[in-house]
Amino acid sequence: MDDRVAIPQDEFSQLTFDVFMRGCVSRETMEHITGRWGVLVMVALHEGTYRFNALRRRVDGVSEKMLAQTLQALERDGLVHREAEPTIPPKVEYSLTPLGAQAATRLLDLIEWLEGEMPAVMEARARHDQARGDHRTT
Amino acid sequence: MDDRVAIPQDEFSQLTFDVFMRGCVSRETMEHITGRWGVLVMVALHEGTYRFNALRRRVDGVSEKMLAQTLQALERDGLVHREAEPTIPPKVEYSLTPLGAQAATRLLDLIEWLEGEMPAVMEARARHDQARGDHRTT
DNA sequence: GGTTAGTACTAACTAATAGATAGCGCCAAC
DNA sequence: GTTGGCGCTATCTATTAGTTAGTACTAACC
Repeated sequence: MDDRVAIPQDEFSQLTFDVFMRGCVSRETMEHITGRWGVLVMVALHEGTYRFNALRRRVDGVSEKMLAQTLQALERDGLVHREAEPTIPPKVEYSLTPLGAQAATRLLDLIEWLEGEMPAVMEARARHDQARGDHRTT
Repeated sequence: MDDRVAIPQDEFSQLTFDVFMRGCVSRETMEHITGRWGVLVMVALHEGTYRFNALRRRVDGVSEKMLAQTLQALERDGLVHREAEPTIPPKVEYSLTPLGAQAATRLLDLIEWLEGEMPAVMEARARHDQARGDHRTT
């Protein structure tokens, strides 16, 4: 068990990252965690460990392809841990890494706030649609 | 000036919202604020008021179409306020509503955390790509 | 013992969506 | 008078998401 190519702790630590810059890797990672399925996967895994198909049932509407793709991206970014038992049939468990857990708490905070404020959003929508509809008096 | 169809304060307040349910409106709104451009627009507007093209320059890489579309969705959801002066040339200013500001602080928290942790993400990626690359020894 | 269902995926194809480009009517600056 | 800026929208194409079928095997049911 060698420790392969040593990655010095500070190889990337000098760099500055800015999500507002097109092409910055931080924007890429942001899209992984704030993407349509990224948020839901992260928040689901915050509840605990899930197997692939259980996660698919939890995240209603996700296709197998997109779930696999999302998990692979999150795993590469070090946010999700994949534990595979090479049995037959295969058993693969997904969980959050410590880093992923930090992201997940922030996402959870956001979506819990959102769910609580949805009545306000619905009212805003109703007002908006009303106004739009009105000045088009037949 | 009648006050149109009164929208009772509690018309939507009994309903429960769950982003994990396919087809729930809360998921729709979530996608508006966590979408690729939604996050960046919200965080930019947290810095202050922007005009359309100034915002377009701030959010590097966004197309006119997507910026317009994103702003319209956020406005309808009551997160962004649009103030248009009907002068020539037109002057349109975008800002956050109080509701939008609440969402924006949470998004800001997330992206600031992310930018700070990007070195960890980069290291995770390097480790991951290494491992993948390795067991394909030419 | 043969059918059905489940496991974790990938490959191939199609539907939806994002992005690029051009145009609008008008004005200010060079 | 030509160029560029304002805030968009319409049209067309490139990218991406979603759907379906298949893999190799087991466990449960009739």
